[in-house]
Amino acid sequence: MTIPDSNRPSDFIRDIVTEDLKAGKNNNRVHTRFPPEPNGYLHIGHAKSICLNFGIARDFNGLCNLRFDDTNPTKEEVEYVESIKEDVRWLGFDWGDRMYYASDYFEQMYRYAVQLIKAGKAYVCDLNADEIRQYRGTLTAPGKDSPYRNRSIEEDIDLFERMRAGEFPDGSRTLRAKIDMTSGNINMRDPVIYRILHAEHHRTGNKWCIYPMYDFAHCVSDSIEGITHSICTLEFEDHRPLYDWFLDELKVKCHPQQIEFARLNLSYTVMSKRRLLRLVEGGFVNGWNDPRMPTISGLRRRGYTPESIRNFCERIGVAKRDSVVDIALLEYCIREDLNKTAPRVMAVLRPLKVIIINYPEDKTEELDAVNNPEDPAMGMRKVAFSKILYIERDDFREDPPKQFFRLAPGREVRLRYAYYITCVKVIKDEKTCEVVELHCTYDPATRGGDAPDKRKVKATLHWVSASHAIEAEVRLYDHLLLKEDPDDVEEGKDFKSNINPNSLETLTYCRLEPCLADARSGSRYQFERMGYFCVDPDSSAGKPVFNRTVTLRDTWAKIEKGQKEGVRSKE
RNA sequence: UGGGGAGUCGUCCAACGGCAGGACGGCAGACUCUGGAUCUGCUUAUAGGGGUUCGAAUCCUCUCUCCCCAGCCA
Repeated sequence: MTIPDSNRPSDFIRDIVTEDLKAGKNNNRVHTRFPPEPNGYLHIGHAKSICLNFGIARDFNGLCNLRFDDTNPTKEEVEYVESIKEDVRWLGFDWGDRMYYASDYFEQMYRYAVQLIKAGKAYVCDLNADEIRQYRGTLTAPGKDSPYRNRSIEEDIDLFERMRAGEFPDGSRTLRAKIDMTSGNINMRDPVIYRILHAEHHRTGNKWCIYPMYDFAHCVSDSIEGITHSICTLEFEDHRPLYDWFLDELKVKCHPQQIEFARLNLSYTVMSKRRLLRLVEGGFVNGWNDPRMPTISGLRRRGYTPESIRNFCERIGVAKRDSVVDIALLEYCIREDLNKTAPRVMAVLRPLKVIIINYPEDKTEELDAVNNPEDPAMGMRKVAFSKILYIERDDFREDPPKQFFRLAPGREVRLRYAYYITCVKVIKDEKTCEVVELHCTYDPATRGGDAPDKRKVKATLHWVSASHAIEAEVRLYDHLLLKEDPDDVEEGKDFKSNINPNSLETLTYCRLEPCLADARSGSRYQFERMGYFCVDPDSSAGKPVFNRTVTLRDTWAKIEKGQKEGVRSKE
């Protein structure tokens, strides 16, 4: 047995596991499982569960299984199985040779069901769905017994066999547990164990036309796999008595302990599969792996690293209280990772032409640039400088507001790794009055970016040489939802009315350092002063496409926002 | 109005009868060839009332608020 290091995360579940180990429970084994239903793509909420289950196994020298909870053939598909496997692996977890399916156990489950019938603990019920609902009672009123509750065991066995044999149509009969129709816990009011579903299953094909319900299948699967701690989310808390009832009545050797924790919620985000599906089907995003989606595949395409997601899951902790984690924490985690690992590069997203009027017409210089100031081992590169450059449109203001340190008429700034330049003339479009070009002078003595006379400039700008730069498309993403709480809507509306119409902005004529020409799909960079970006699979030869993963922390943007709000409040 | 849970800084998580702490955010400053990074400081919390105790976020009690459950979904 291994007790986790003090620097490992601790939480109430790990505390329970530690206590169990101290007490010598489960022969000192720790065995968890991650049990997704293959009916959708994994999202960051699943990542929390994955990190918890695999993390506990790792910390306590135990094992964690991957198990597909595939008991509803009408909703499940192999496509999802594949994506789930890929996502778990990408997150950095390994289930070894322990990939299972609940459907692997259908035969055993059937035998267990027969065992329950023989013990007088289950019966075949002929009530239809509607009638079952009526008999169930309500939250405050008890239910009443099904008229089929007291059939003979022989008749129940016969009927159940015939259910399996396909003699009855969908919905005509169910197998039910015989518990207590007056229980305050509705899950204990003779819950359905098996339903008839003449549907093809993605693994068992047409072998079965009856399928077990979650409550039965899950505890049995856990028990068969020798799970010690069955970790699930809060909404299953009142299923626990049923989980225990089945395993007690079945008298199985392995009776795992179900422990519930609060699912992850993120501000400015919806998380349920149902809602994510609506975003996809409603065309609000371009598929499950749209970089705006909180799916693992979306985050991956957005440029998130597995490390950053694991780190996030560790930082948010595990508890039983409903909570909403600030998405700023996720963003902090990816910045923290990429700051240390992403090579720096200069990219001008919204180009403004600059002509260095005192620079020779045909000259090109190769200047030294640092690849990553956080990691000298990443080395240096050369960047080309010449007479015509592009700078960021936002880095120039004809009429600079207070605290704007960047370029303005008559002002001197530094071009990173290059020269100090001073803006001497602003060229505008005659009709639109839009600034189209800047004429600047450079100080040859400042080559490399340092002034021999030690004079300071307040800003350093990124830039590219017009004749050397390559063109690229860059996609800027913002929160998909406008409000921290997507459910904060007017009466009668839903979260879709909070969808941010500007969550994607596509920039087509961005100018990048030429070294980015054949950047590999998925590779990540910091565009200096702009943020972290990663190469999208939509890229093609000569036409790279970048996704903005996250901006850099932007003090100026904050000041500017404050200034604008200040003006607004005075109006 | 049945049953099951949960209430600690703005947010998330700790503190397990003994000084309410960390992280993110926010604010201020230092430094800086990224308004980045880094560093420093500040900010703010035990839902409420009663009780037990030398001592309560923690134990007891009453109240309040929030979440989940009436699928032949998981």
